[in-house]
Amino acid sequence: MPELPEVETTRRGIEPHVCGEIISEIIVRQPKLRWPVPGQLQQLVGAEVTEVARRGKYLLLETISGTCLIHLGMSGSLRITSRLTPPEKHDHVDIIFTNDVVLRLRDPRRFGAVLWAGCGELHPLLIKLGPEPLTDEFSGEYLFKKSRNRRINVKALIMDSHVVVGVGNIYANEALFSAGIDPRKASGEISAKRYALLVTEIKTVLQQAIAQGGTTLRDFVREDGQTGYFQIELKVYGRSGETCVACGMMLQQIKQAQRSSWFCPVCQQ
DNA sequence: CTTGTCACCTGAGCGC
DNA sequence: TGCGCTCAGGTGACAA
Repeated sequence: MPELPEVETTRRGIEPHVCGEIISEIIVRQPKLRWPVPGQLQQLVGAEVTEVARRGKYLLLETISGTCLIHLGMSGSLRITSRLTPPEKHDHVDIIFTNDVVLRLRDPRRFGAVLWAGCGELHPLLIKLGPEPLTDEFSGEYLFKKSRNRRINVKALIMDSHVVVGVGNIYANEALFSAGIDPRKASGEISAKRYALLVTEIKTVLQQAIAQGGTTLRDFVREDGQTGYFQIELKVYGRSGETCVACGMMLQQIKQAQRSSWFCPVCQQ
């Protein structure tokens, strides 16, 4: 999916087009997303979007009639278009506004979701989420405490949304490289000092990616339909067969929980 | 409670 | 050209 920087870039992109606008129609062409698109979504028709928020990788369109949650999954993208533009193959949901602006969700793999929560209610999926990575709550001390008496590897720990939200496979790999930590290391055996560094690196890499407009992904599509391109120099992610930028050693690729990990066996211990 | 595995889906790229 | 295989940015639901 879009990782957190891409979701935040999308949020900033759609916000000026939909905030303050009134929803006139919601068209669901394909309700079979990660979860069925709920009928309650239609309660939002006639309501004004008062805020476009984000929690982890969930985008939240707030209205007085409830909240529309949008998750982009692995392959989702949102774009701002008009009613005159016909939907294409994987354009599953349109949220149409009274000014004829259309917020259109495209998601080939359908791992994304469009959900609804009542006004003032927190959707069940959001209740148990960990802190946002770019807040003070997510600190070295916090992560150290969370890791005590745990045996799972450190990469799985930082990718666990109940520990911290928004750290996907790309940035988990990159942050662990920058912090010099072996992704296979048991999380319970890492010192507080090293966690402080890891948290700093997670924040840095996410902030940099957001500042660059979330163009980490080759096929990231902005809300205006413009495609992104690599601006961020990834040091380990996807670099199979390449050498470490720091020491020249061959990078290693392994599988952890069915996800690829890349790391330098010398720089990361 | 923790940990690891599976499932959900389409499309791109590769070797043959 | 086509087939079969692997891989891909996520994450909740399970079983052990």
